[in-house]
Amino acid sequence: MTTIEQLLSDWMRAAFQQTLPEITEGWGAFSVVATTTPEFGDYQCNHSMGFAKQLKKNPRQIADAVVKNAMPLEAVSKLEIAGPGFINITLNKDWLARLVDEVGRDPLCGTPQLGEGKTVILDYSSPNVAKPMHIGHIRSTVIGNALDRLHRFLGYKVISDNHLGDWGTQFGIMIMGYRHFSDPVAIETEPIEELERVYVKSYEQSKLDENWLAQARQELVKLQAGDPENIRLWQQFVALSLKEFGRIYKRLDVTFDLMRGESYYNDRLPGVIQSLLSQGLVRESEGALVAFLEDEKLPPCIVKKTDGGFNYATTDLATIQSRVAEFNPDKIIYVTDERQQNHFRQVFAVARKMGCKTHLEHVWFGLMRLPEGTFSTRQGNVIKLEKYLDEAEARALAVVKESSPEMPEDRQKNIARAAGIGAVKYTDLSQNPQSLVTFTWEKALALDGNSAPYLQYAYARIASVQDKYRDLYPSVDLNTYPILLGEPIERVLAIMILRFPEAVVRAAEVYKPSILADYLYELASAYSTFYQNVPFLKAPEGLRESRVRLCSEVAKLLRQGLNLLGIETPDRI
RNA sequence: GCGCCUGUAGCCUAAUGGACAAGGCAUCUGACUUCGAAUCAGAAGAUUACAGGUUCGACCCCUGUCAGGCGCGCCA
Repeated sequence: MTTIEQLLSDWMRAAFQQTLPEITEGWGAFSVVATTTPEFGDYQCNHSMGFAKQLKKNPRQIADAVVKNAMPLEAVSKLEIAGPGFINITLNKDWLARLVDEVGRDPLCGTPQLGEGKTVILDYSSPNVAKPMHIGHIRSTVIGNALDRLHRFLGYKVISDNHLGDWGTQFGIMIMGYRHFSDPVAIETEPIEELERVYVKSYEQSKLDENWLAQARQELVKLQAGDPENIRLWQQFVALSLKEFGRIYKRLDVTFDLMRGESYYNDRLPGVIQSLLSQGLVRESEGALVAFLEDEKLPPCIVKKTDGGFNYATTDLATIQSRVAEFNPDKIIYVTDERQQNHFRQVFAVARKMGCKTHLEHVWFGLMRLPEGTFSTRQGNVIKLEKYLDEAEARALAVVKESSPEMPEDRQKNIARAAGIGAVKYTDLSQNPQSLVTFTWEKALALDGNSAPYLQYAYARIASVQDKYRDLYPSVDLNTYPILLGEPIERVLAIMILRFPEAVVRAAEVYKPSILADYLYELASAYSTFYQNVPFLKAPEGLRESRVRLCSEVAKLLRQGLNLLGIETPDRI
């Protein structure tokens, strides 16, 4: 199926091309967009003015000719010229109704399978081993997961990979700390907290004590050389961390195809250096091996340290190499915070010089701050992810108990979980990831207005309407009744229903789940107006069935859309 | 100092170069004996940081200024 936007664009483009044969290029950018206000119809085309300038002609005359040249189209009931030369398009009501009917029967809700035959690797979340996940990890996890789901829905083959920070210099200090400070009881009861405590203590020790630091380096060298005892410890750290992370991912309903940490690529690092050397892409500088990227206006990229060790640029290059060799992806998408922009530009530039043709994309998001400053471990104001989720559920539970006191407690808790976790996710998904974010509990856990519970509430009300209808008319086949769009709000709702594919496609194309979230909010908003202002169960036969069918379609889209954002849709809330 | 990013009502956020800048929170008015009020209908609130420029048309593009965030050779 094609989207309305696509259909109208193709149609208008043909009329323009016939009218203006002297224009031979630039047709790719030609488009038709939704109008800003209903008085201008449903969609508008604004290209007359642009072409008029180019050809030094009168824009209204061009629009006039285009309208005359346009082939009759069933979908369009009215074509008007307004202002300096806007072409306003009003859609045909019966055609809309038929399309709503058709979309309703499509399991994909009219979404084109743009990703058919294409493979995408999505690299997101990527917490560090032996450290607890904190509030800073949620954006990569939640945004990455939404992009994952969106791409799958568009037909891409997606390989999601959690690129854990499980290798690196911190493990020398970690091992020293574990040997000297760890409490066996605490390791059983709160493993990650204990590992963190031990790490911090050892790190502080290394600042004070040269000897300690030297020993830590020794332990690191032994680990990297494959010393069995240190390997065993390291594996223990990784296992404890994975268990803890797994618990959080389960709460967030996030799964990965692969969990390959940095250590996975260890064996490939010398090979990367070899090919960089043989391709003449690096040279020695101040004792290190460096790729200079002056042409790209980027700082130099170190791939081998003075002490002979490798760093994260090396690992990332090896990771690209490995992923390309194994999966031959069309695209690799990384979701991290803004601080890594330069790093990825460097790595991508070097990878391209090495001959990598795969499209590499860094999707970055702004750091979260507190009103009084940044989160920092030193100030001890970092919010642990589990605490954050607990708080979200607790606040939601208070609301559920208030609004549904008669409900059994385990049910209240289930709803609070869906609403609380949904609210947390929606907060990060509903805004442009690239804006600065100031964290407040009030905003992060909002349960009204533009929030996940608002959408879940709309969904639950529809579910309830459907149940009641089935109770009243158990043997009626709704699909034998046509969709009727008599009321203005029904028309609005129909167009909203048909816009779902555009929202999904754009959200994936520009890596902004917020576009889908915005759309869903508008859809739910239109539905709430509909719900509150026209009767459906009490409407006469025919109208009643049409309206219940519209309800079902909205329900389907809300469920599907929220699922793409990783948000649950309980039948009651 | 250099580079990247951000600046939209009291607060939080929308707006592929198009018509009058769109919502939410908070505030104020109304609507539950009615299909679920975590809702709906309405009011009020804006010199889109500032100054220039390009354009028929600028929150959006260009230049400069101010404010904030982040990054700037061996941490990831």
